[in-house]
Amino acid sequence: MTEQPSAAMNWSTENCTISRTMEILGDKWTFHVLREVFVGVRRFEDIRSRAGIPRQVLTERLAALIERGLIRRHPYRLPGQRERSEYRLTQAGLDLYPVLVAMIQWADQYLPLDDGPPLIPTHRGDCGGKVSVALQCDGGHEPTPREVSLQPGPGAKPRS
Amino acid sequence: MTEQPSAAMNWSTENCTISRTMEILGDKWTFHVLREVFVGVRRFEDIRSRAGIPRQVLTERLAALIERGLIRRHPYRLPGQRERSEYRLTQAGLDLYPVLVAMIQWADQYLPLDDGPPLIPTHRGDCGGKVSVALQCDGGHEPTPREVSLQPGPGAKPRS
DNA sequence: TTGGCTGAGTCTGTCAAGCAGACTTATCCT
DNA sequence: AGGATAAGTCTGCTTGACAGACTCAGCCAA
Repeated sequence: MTEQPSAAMNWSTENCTISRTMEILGDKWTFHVLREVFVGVRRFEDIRSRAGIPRQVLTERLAALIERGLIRRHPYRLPGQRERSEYRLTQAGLDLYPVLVAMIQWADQYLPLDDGPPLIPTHRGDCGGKVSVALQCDGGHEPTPREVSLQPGPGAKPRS
Repeated sequence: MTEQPSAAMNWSTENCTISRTMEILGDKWTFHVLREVFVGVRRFEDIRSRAGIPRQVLTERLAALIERGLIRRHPYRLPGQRERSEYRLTQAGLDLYPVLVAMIQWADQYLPLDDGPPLIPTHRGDCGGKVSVALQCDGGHEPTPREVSLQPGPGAKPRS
């Protein structure tokens, strides 16, 4: 079967949504840091020792995440110690939950462990149900991946 | 407000779902490559020139994605040329659509462009509706991010 | 049959980033 | 005064990214 070249070839990638997201999330460590904050580990030393990140890299990543508005510094003080900082999700950071849950869901299907999943997204409180993500469309359907295509929108630029 | 240390500190990260996913997706270029394949750009030169990836890096990433089972090689032949390879998503690759859509959705909210989104996930065929992802739980709710927590599952290992 | 074109790579040298481990700083407690 | 600790900074080594040149195989036109 011979394929014709994709229509996407006519569109520029310079302002691509994925590129701009990868500027923030596209490296080995950033998502590890976010995972720690998502599970409630908020202090520099705790994040570093659990995630196994080199200190320098953690310093740099935390600064970048703060600058991008995904986390913020929050002072805390343990009894009998001086004030220190911990790191918490902002609303923008919290709104990455669907990305995180989608990744966990994918990995639980395609990279399963013998013992079952180590991490389960759960609805807090009385419900306690397992949380997942699903594709849905304006028309009220739940399309499968094969039924979805990526179309150029108003911000798409023609290719030079 | 003083916080007690998170319960997550008791659990190991050695087999963490996010870590294992980041082994595959956690770098600057892999998701760019996947984006190209998702939008229908499947040939080495096309991917390279659109995504701006160094050739060597693209070679290495394609090989890794094939080995991980996210894409596969598919021979093609243009009229009057010899046979070459193009790269297509496997089912595992296609099932990353929720992750991709979740990222696009997040970026459209928090990194918007003046002109509007450049890339719109769309339900193919008659419907043509815009596709999004939503959190949902076993109990039939649609929890907000703040209502979700990550709990240790059966595969979680206590920390050494 | 020779020479040129093209897609899909490989090779080479340079430079930035990641990394481990030691060192620093500020504040608290005893 | 001395010791403990969280959160870094500093140093030198190694790995990976990168640009640009080169290779290779099959096809075409002359």
